[in-house]
Amino acid sequence: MDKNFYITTPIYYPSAKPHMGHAYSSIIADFFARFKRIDGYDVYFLTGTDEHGLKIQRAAEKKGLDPLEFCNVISKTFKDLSNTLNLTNTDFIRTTEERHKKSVQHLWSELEKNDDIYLSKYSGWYSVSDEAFYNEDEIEELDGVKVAINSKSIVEWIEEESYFFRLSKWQKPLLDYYEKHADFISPESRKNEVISFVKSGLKDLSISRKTFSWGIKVPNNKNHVIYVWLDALTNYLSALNYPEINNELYKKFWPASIHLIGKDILRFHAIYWPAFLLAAKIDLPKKIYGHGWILTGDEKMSKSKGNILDPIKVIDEYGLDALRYYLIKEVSFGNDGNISQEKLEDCNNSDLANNYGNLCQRVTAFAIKNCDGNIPNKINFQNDDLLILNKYNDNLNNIRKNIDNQNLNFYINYIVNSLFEANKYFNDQEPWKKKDDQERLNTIVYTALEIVRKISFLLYPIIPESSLKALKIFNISENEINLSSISNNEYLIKGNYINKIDILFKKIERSND
RNA sequence: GGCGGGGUAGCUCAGUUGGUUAGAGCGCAGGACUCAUAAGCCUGAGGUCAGUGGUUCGAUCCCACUUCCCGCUACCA
Repeated sequence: MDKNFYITTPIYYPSAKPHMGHAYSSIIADFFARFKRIDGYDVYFLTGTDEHGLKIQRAAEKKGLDPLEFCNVISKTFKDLSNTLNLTNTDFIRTTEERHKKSVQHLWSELEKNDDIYLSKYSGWYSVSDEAFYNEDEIEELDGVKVAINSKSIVEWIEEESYFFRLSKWQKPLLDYYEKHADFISPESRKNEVISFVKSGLKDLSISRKTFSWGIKVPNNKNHVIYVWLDALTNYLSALNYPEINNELYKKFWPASIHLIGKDILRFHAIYWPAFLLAAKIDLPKKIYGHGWILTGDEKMSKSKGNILDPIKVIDEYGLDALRYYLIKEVSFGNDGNISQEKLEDCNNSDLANNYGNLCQRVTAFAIKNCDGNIPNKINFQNDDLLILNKYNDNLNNIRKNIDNQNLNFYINYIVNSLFEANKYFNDQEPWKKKDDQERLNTIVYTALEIVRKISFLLYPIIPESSLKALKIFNISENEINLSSISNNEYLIKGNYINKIDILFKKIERSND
């Protein structure tokens, strides 16, 4: 069984500062990366920035900067964001890097070699900000300016020589591929959209531009730069040193396990990208997952409410783990989700502070007071104890299966239920009434500590920082966390010292506005 | 216009291959406890499962129509 896992986020377009959508994609990807890592997989987790194109070139000119200088600055804000989000990405790729340029040009040559590229002429309405051409029927006039109907962005008439990719030729192979690989596009509803789009007919795709220079040059024709999407998508390969397909990274991690993307860029990933790869005779990624958007609902955008969409500000105010937890718990994965201050506060207080944080606190405080500050030595499990402990064992494969199907909500609900059960167990067993029966008291404490440990392992991919803080109780460090050990009921070493820990989650005073 | 998804407790959402009292979390009310971050536990209130009609012994779940929301896509201009 292949124990390698390659997950990617989209590479972000640094023409504006990071927003919640970027944070969401990255956090979800990091969740999967961490989960797979503690389950014994060798994980390659890629994120980065997409830095070419006319939009960037113009933004740089506006600031009087060289495009690369401009990108250096903004790319860094995204790199900083990945630190702020505590991402465990193994690599951060920039499309302005030499390794990427080589990959893209090689991929181009392959497409050309296989007769999938031809030179022709294109004329049409082009939107710089959308990086897309529009048909006459896709634009309208607004205040005397021509704009794209969908995006309302300004379009300009462009007529130029352009290279084309024979996308039309791949319509049938793509449809066959979708049919043979039922999991290729997820969730199901997105897959249906893609299929119906492809069925409606594919036109050849213009894949070069002459009107600006900020991009990767077409091999053997310096007048053209390569279309940004062909450029950008290739990052998934260039990070693995493509075209050196015999190198360690490429052999190990291609094809990618999953490209995690937002639903807005599904077409590029589920149609163009596979077509390019088919044409270049490269294996296709195993799955494209188009997740939903994070919305604020239709609340008025007061100053404070507006901030809820700025991940940095949210993290400043509530902490990273509160945000990570919220996005994974409260958003039905695959659908759009809402975020609001009230719900974030609610979620932090009830799930994290009251339920998980307090459980850690009550169990350790009790253990320290009543078991000499050590993990109890002399224990004797009874049915009640084994019943709750074994539940983790029984569900391990179920958990894995659900994660492989991106069923995040199953995972978190499983944890939340476990927390309820854990608190109930401690309540029902009433160890504070067992002070005349030290062995029973010890057993209850040991069981409760084991549960805290197991749950903290499970929470690690979601709220890594807090999970690690909790695991300090047992002096367990990050590299010791492994999923399969949640089936071990006596993982904790008896007699070891128990560390008192600080409050894990402060409760947030309810803001009333 | 076509295709697809959806309208389930105050809020966010599960669910039902049609079958006696429709679920969870949060919020709300009451209770017992005290190890703990006034946390946790127990109990309860709260829903004509968008509307109308149909199929069926029986529909929240199937069908038709109506209405509202969302996504993809087209046409007209």
